[in-house]
Amino acid sequence: MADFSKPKSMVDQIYLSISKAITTGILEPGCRLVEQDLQKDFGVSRAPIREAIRLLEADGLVVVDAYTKKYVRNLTREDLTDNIPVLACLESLAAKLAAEKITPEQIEELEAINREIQHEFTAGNFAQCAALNFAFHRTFLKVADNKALRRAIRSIVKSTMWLWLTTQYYKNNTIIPSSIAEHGLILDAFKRKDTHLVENQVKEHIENVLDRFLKQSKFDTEGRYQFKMPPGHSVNAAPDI
Amino acid sequence: MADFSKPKSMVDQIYLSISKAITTGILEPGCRLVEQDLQKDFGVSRAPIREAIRLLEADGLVVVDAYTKKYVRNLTREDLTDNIPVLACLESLAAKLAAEKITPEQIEELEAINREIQHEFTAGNFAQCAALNFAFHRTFLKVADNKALRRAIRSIVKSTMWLWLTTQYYKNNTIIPSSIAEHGLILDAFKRKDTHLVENQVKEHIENVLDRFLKQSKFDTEGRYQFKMPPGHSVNAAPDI
DNA sequence: TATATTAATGTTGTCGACAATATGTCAAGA
DNA sequence: TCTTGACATATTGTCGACAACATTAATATA
Repeated sequence: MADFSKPKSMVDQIYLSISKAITTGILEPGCRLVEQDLQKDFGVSRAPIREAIRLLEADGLVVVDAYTKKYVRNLTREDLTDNIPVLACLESLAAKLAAEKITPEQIEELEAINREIQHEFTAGNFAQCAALNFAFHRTFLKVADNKALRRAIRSIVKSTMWLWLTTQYYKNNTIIPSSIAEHGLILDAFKRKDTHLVENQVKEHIENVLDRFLKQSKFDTEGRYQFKMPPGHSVNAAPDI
Repeated sequence: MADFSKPKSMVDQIYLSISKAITTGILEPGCRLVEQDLQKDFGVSRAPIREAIRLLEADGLVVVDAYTKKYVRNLTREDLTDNIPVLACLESLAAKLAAEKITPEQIEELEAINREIQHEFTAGNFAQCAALNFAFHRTFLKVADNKALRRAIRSIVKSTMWLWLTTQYYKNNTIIPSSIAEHGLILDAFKRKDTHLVENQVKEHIENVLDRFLKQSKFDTEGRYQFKMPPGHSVNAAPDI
C-alpha cells in the first residue's frame, strides 16, 4: 500500500525546522526568537509561528523571560546533573523490558550498529557516530515496546541531549571508544539473557556517558553551558539569559 | 517582600482551566473541543484558545483526529499498563534520592499527611483522600529536589492520573486503606534510613495502586476506558471551567 | 426507495491589523 | 556630565475576517 501520509501542517513544519535548528546548533542557546523575523523566514503569518513556539516551550527548548521575550534555552550544569539519574533509570528500565523479549535477530541488529559506530569513528566521521549512538538506544527502546517509556525518554533526550550532540561531533575525544566498549558489555548481557545485568550495564553506561560529557564541558560561573558553535555555522550574537 | 507575581497570561489561564476541567472529569474523555465554543466560554478570540490547546496536545490531554478535530483524550488499558512500570521506576528513584537527605521533620510531615488521609477516609471524604495522596508523593518528590525528575513524573501524572482521580473519589473501595498501609511501610523504611528498602517499597506501592485500579476499572472491547461522570457534575455543561 | 448531486453549515487554518507594553534614542535642563 | 522626560522603535498579545475543507442536509434523478 502506498504511503498516503498527509502533508505536515504548517505548524508541524515550523516546529520541526526550529527544533532541528536548535538541536543542531544553528540556533545558539540564548539566541532570541523574534516572531517577526521567523515570519519572514518561513513566509507565513505569526499565528502558526506562535503555536510552534508554544510547542517548543512545552519541550523545554525555548524559554520565556519576565517580559515574554523568547530565547533558545541554555542548559546549566544542574540541568544535566539532574537528568543523569533520571535518564539512567529510564534507559535501564527500557533495557530490562527489552531483555525479556529480545530476539537473536534484534541482538544482531544492535551489534551491527555498534560495529558501524566503530567504523565511522576510525573514518573520523564523528557526527555519524553520534547519530548511530542514538540509533543504538532507539533500537532496544523499540524492543521494549512501551509508549509511555518512549515518551518519557524522548522528552529528556529532546530537551538535553542535543547539547551533547552539537559538541561531541566536532571533538575528537575518548567518549566514543568508551561508548563502543560499554555497548559491547550490554550486548553480552543481552546474549546471556541476564536481565539484571543488562539493567545495571545500561544504567552505568548512561551515567558514564553523561559524566564524561560533564567533565569535558565548560560552564560559566553561573553554571550556564559555554556554547561553542560547530565550524561551518554562522553565529548571530545572542544576548545571554 | 510583597508578592509581585505577574498576573497569568490569557493562554496560561485558559490552559489551566481546560486542564483542570479534563483532570477532574468535567470534560469527559472523547468530548470534542470546539474553538468557537471555548471562545464564547472564555470571552476571548480564538488565538489564545488555539495556543492553549497546543499545550494540552503536548501534554497528551488532547488528541487530534485525521481531520484536525480536537478531542479530550480517552485512555486505553494499554496506556495505563505502559505507564505502570515507568511511574514505578521514577517514583522509586525519587524515593531513593529523598531517602538520602530526608530530615526527621520531613518524615513527620509525611506521617501527618498519611494520618490525614486516614481521617478523611473515615469521614467518607474520598475526594480529599485523593488530593492528599498526591500531596504525599509530591512531598518526597520535593525532598528529592531534582527538576528533571519532577518534570518526568508530572508529565505522567498529568497525562494519566486524572482518570484515577476522577474515579477513585466517588467509589468507596479498598484502594485507600491499602494505600495508607503501604505509605506506612514506606515511612518505616525512611525512618530506618534503609535507602534500598524505601526504593522497593515505593516501587511496589505504585505497582499495587495501579494494578488495583486496573482491576476495578471497566474498559470497552477496544480497550478504551469507560468513563463515568462523578456525581454532582453535569455532563455537557462544563463552560464554567 | 435508493442513490447521486448540490447546497448549506460547521470547524479549522491562516492572515493582516491594532493595542499594549518594553526598549532605545535624543535633546533639554540641572 | 549626568539626569529627566518626550518621542520613536521593537515586540508581543489579541482580535475579527476570510479561505479551505469536511460534514450534514436538501434536492433531484433513476
